[in-house]
Formats: sequence, structure tokens, C-alpha cells
Amino acid sequence: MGDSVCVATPMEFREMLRGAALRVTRPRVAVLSAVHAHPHADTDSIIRAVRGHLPKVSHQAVYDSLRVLAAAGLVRRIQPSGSVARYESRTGDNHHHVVCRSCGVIADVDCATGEAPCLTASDDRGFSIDEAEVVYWGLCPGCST
Amino acid sequence: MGDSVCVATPMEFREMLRGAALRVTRPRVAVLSAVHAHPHADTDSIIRAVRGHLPKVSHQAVYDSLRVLAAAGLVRRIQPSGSVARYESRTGDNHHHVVCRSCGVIADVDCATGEAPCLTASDDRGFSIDEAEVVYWGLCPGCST
DNA sequence: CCATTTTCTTGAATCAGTCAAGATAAAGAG
DNA sequence: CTCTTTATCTTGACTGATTCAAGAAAATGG
Repeated sequence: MGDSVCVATPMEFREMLRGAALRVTRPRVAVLSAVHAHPHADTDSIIRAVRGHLPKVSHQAVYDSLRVLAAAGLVRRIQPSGSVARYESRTGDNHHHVVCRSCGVIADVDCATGEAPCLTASDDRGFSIDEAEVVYWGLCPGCST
Repeated sequence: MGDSVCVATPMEFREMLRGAALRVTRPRVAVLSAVHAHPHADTDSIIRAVRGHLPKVSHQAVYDSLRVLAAAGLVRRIQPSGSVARYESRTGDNHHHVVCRSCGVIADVDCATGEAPCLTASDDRGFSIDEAEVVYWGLCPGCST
């Protein structure tokens, strides 16, 4: 738990929030920071990370912050089948995920076909599609031995 | 509720079960039948459909049957983010799904690139990948107006 | 600094899904 | 067909992530 990688300064997080027209609150700054520091963390891990800095934050504040941040596009929510919700800070870059069937670990994978061509379905069934989400399932290096 | 499409006979469902080395029980036949008749149905809908034929079936029997059928490959479990588990009978044909962000309806989409090339990640991160799952997000014809 | 509006705290509630123990039914052997 | 074994089903309690609701606290704009 002492491996908090600081990828941006608190000041930068505050500016991200302002840039998204969101009020700057301590819980939100801490949640945004925690998601940056712990990619693919689930809500409970984020709650614990946030409480490392703000011990009195309620779980509800973290849930609310994550919903607001995701709606604003500052974080992305992912939820592979059978998993609880997880969050990451890489947004808008059309990347996908590999999930280990055994241990559940998640890794990022850039889109196989480049920019955003995953968006092309063979037949869109009349839907107006705005996102293509790809999840690769398999075994991670550690579990495949 | 009266639109139970009969896509196969009870006898055929029994043979599917035997072919998968599974015991043939009435709950399993009814569950398999319900999944065939109601593609993309959630567990609760399946329970209700099954009880149309077997009123005394427990929810647990349905959960157990679905798990066993999915493990045997007779049905496929899908679970788009934010949705409960859903089941379908099209298996092993590498098809994907379009999900409506508004009403949650799901439609099938054949793999854009043909056979099973979705399996090719740009960089597998050392994972041994066995499946690529694609979910297209957007608005269905009804909700996009 | 004040007023307004949003956000946070607290604590209860929901709901899909799971667990566990005993009753029942399917399959294979005789 | 009956018996035995083993898997499956029933019943009912329980878990755990997430949400709801009401009042307290804090952020923003003036």
C-alpha cells in the first residue's frame, strides 16, 4: 500500500476538475489522485487509498465522486463480467483490456486496428454506435504456468 | 409472456444435455429451453419463464442450471457493464453484441472481421488469450429518436 | 462575508447472487 | 425392476457491492 505513484500534482488534479466544470472538493481530488495512482483498482481499494490521505471520507462520497468523474470523462469505469466496477485514468484513447480468467488481473492493450476502427460493426442493427469495448480473456503470465 | 418461441423439441434439449455428459433433469431442460426461447434474458426472466412450465422450481436450481449449462458451453453468459447476467444460446460462433445505453436492449452482431481474428491483440502483454469479447455501445433505433 | 447550490455524512435499504444442510431424483449395476 | 451411489434440488439464511434519503457541511459567485 505504500506504493502510491504520484503521477500528477494535487494542483493539476484541481485544474482537471475545474476544466471539467466540477467543484473542487477534497474527496474528489483524492479520488482522482487514487485512480491515477492505482489503475484498474476497484471501488473498495480506492476507498482505502483515499482514506490514507483523508481518513474520514465516507464510502458514499467516493461512490459519488467516481460517478461524477466518470460522467465528466476524467476517469473511465470498466467492469469485466463477474468483476466489481474498476476505474482507470486513461481515457479517450480507445484502448482495451486483457483480463486473467484465473486471478482477475487486468492489463491495458492498445486497439489492434489503430485509431478507432473497432467502432465498425459488421451490421449495426440500426443502432447508432459510439463506442466499441473489447475485452480479451485469457491467462496472465503468472497464472499460465 | 405468451410468446414462447419453440426453437427445439424437449427431446432435442435432453440430447444436448446428454451430449454434454450432463444429467438430464427437468429444471435443466426447462432452463435450456427458456434460454433458447428468450435470447439475452436475465436470470429473473428465465426463472419466470421456467416457472411457466415448472411452477415449483427454486431460483437456486435455475442459478445452478445456468452455471452448469454455461460451463458445458450449451449457453453463453454475457454481462455488459452495469447490467445483471444475461444468457443466450448462440455459442461458439464468435458473435458480439450491441447494447443500447438508454434502454439496455441487446442485439447480436457478427464478428466484423470474420472468423476469429478479433482474437489478435496488438500486444498480448504476455497473456495467453483464448477469447475476445466485443461490446458495441450506442442507442437502439427506438431510443435514438 | 453571505447566500445559494452542490456535495458530504450517516445510516438504512436493496438486490443479484451465493452458501449450506438436508431431501429428492437420476444413472448405472445387478 | 430395485438398489446404491452420487449429483441435483429445495429451503432459507446470508453476503457484499451499490444505492437511497435526509440533514449537515462546504464550495462557488457576488
